[in-house]
Amino acid sequence: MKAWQDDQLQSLLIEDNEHRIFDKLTDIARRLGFDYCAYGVRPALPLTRQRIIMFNNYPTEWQSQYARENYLAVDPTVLHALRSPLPVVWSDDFFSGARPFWEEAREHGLRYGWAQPCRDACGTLGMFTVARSHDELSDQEMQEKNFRLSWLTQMAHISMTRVLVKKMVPEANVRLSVRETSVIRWTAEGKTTAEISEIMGLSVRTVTFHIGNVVKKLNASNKTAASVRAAVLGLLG
Amino acid sequence: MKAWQDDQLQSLLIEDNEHRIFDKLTDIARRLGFDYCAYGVRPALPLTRQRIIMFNNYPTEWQSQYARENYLAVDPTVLHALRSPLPVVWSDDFFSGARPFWEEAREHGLRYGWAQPCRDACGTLGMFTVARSHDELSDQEMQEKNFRLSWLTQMAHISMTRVLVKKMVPEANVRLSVRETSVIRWTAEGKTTAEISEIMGLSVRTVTFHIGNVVKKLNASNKTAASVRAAVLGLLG
DNA sequence: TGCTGTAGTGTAATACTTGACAGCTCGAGA
DNA sequence: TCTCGAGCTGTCAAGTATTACACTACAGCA
Repeated sequence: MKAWQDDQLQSLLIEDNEHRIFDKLTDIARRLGFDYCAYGVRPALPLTRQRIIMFNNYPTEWQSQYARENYLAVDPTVLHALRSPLPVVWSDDFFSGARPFWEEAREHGLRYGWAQPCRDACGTLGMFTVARSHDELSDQEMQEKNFRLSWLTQMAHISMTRVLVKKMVPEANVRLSVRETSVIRWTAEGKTTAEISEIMGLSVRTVTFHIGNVVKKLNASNKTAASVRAAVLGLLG
Repeated sequence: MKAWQDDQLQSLLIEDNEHRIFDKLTDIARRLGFDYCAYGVRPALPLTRQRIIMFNNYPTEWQSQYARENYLAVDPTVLHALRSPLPVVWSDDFFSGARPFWEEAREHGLRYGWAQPCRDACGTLGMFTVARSHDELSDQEMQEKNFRLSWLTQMAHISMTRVLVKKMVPEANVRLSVRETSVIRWTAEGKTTAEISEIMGLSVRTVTFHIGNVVKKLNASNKTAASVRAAVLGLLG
């Protein structure tokens, strides 16, 4: 385990460029016997028009087709990631709900694969995939490699989000003061400013003042949006 | 891997009582060489006065002391779970910030241990721990068992939350209609009813009608609380 | 056929939020 | 000592939300 914690993976954590992180991931995946690898991430914000950012070294044709057909909405591994934290091994069974998609993926050489989702405290969802064209994934191979792949998934997610979330979700960099945190937590519970002023022993004006500061910091248009952002980013803990 | 997926763990998923699930977990942990095991869970709601529910077979004295001293707020594994998805092996290094806590745990026989957090789509945070009094955890043993433990963590979380969340977070059982979902998603983005009526091509009255229904379903006192609950429970996806 | 759930609409009174104007206290650091 | 930031307070006007009442329509189902 030490070998996996220290040697190859620690260097991911100090890398400051998402593409170089992904290059390292493909390297590690290749050493584990997988020609292809992919990492996708969906930040908690914005809520509407959620973006998914993908990195992969799949055949270019498949990448185009995936984008053209909007397969993000079809891909069973993506749908799985939205619901469950469990890793999955690609199989006919697993893709039974999306036959044509699965057939096309196999035609492009994506035949044997493994994927695992990962969620963090800031509400960001990630998924790491490894795949190859030849040599079926045996139970024994999975038994041997599953932990390394799980660990790799988590390290990939931590390193990638460290770099990407900073760029893509400015609200995630916000730090709330103690006062701001408790005022917005009560607001998120549905208390009015009058009720919060009672609870916290402040004037109504002071409560609205702190709420206003949180609204500004989170770049929200009102306290409802501010509460939701604070909640999904884990700022209420 | 099949052996781990199918034989012992699948039965966790059909169990409907949290204590029997935990009994099975202790069994599996014992077979993996750990006398002690623990599972803790923190639902997404309520936001204020968050409850952590613990199951463990630690020595009774340690359980009392843990509760008496409010060690939940001190325990580095708990603090770790709030921030990171990575598994941890207990070590002097890891507990360096809570020396007295670590000393006392060791005195009660909790000397060698492993823990991993788990987050799901409904915002629930769980942590699974295995531990024992004798025989240090070698790198090699971890290499061998880490994946089974990770898998066990996730299965424990899925089975436990399936049973517990139903009981403890009634809001998690709510299903929103398509209209309700989009109206509350726009509300969570900070749009006013007038703006949403523009966006969706409805009358202002209809928007407030749908928002009102969501507020009722989620047992919220206003639309701010309803938006936050819908967001953390993953109802906006 | 009547029941139920979802979706859509209107009015009016009351409660709550937001934004702009001003100003106080206290502790940390230059 | 002075400045700065965090925290705290007040008022007023305009904008929004909440809740009560009452009403139509359509689709699925017993």
